[in-house]
Amino acid sequence: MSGRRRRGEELEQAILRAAAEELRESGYAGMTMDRVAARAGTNKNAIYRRWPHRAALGIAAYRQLSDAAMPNPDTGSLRGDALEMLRQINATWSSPHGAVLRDLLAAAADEPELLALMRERSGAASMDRVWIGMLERAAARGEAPAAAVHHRVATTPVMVLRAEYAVRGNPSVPDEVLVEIVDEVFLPLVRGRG
Amino acid sequence: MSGRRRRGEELEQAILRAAAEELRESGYAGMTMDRVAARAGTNKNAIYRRWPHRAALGIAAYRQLSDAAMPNPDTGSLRGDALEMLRQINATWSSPHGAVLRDLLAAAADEPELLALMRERSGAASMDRVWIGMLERAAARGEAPAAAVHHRVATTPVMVLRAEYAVRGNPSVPDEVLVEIVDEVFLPLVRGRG
DNA sequence: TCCATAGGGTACGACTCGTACCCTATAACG
DNA sequence: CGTTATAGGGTACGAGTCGTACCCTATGGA
Repeated sequence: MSGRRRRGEELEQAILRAAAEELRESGYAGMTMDRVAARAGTNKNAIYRRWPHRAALGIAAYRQLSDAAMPNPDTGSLRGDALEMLRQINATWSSPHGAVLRDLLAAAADEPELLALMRERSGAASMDRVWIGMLERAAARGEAPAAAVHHRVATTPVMVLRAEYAVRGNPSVPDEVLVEIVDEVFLPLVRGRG
Repeated sequence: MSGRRRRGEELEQAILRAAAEELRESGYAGMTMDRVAARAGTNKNAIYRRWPHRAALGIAAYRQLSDAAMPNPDTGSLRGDALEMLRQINATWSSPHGAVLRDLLAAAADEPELLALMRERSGAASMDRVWIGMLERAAARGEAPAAAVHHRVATTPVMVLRAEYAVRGNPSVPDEVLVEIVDEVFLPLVRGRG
């Protein structure tokens, strides 16, 4: 039985699926090459022929987990949009996925190549576009000055939230903090650019 | 020769010094328990009797490296103070010390106890006070609204800078980015709280 | 039909962490 | 001034991990 021997794409997918399951169940630290190989019903040869390190496999496998579509709230107010956006991000980052994501980021931190991969996989680029879109709509409504449509303004709330994760080891940021980021930082910042 | 056997405080200091040297030379990843023991002229017993994990030792040893006094610029303008502050922080974080610090933060990320230790060791608390002080002086000069003297305003620039490190794996953030953080984020934020 | 290629099985070297054991210098204490 | 509990030192070990090497074989294309 199963005298069949998988090759190429089929085997690659099996490995990625196995790695993703390990990531989900045991996190990145628990994603052992041996365990991935065993789970995929193959051996480490087949893995190392495709990915040079564990980190590369981890990042490639992460794609399987993070298929969630990028949120793009449109509540009618800038405050509502920003808050909803942060809530969605917080939910993602504080979920088990988030722990995996942060571990991977840490693992990729010293390899620019991997870091670029991570940024692509985690949708950092489209995140920016969403925030810019929010700002543009707010500006069109006359709710924000045109000068507030700016890359740094767009990225600041997420950066502050991200740093908040680093400060608390605690993966879940309470909602009050999100509100504070919006009311005490993001909105004043938008206003201040008038 | 050296028939003496060190004990207690003396031995502890020797271990910490050895660990700090390993941190400086090889980073946290290279700080092996065996190497620390060998360098301190002792063995792992003496280490594990004092610190439960490698991470705990690493954090304890980091104190030896980071004796730099917290900067506290007073240039006469809020912009000058903030920029100088970010430059100093950038210099610290992009130095080898910074790499060690970030590795330790990553290692401590899942242990709230260690994270608290890290925060203490890295002077996060006094950092806040310095920024608040800058804002108070600016408010006294009439350069900033009183409402800008606020914890979130004080922490935002450093948080944005910190996140910038995570985004680029690159340890050195160019000066333009620092200027941008001040001019496009910090000062508008201060203004916006009028 | 034949053969280069890619999988599979398996073992291995190298390196870590953290623990266990046994012996001994040291300092406190009777 | 002995005696003894404590802490150091030496050493070895189990367990886990990564990444590599070797050898055999199924597979699909020439």
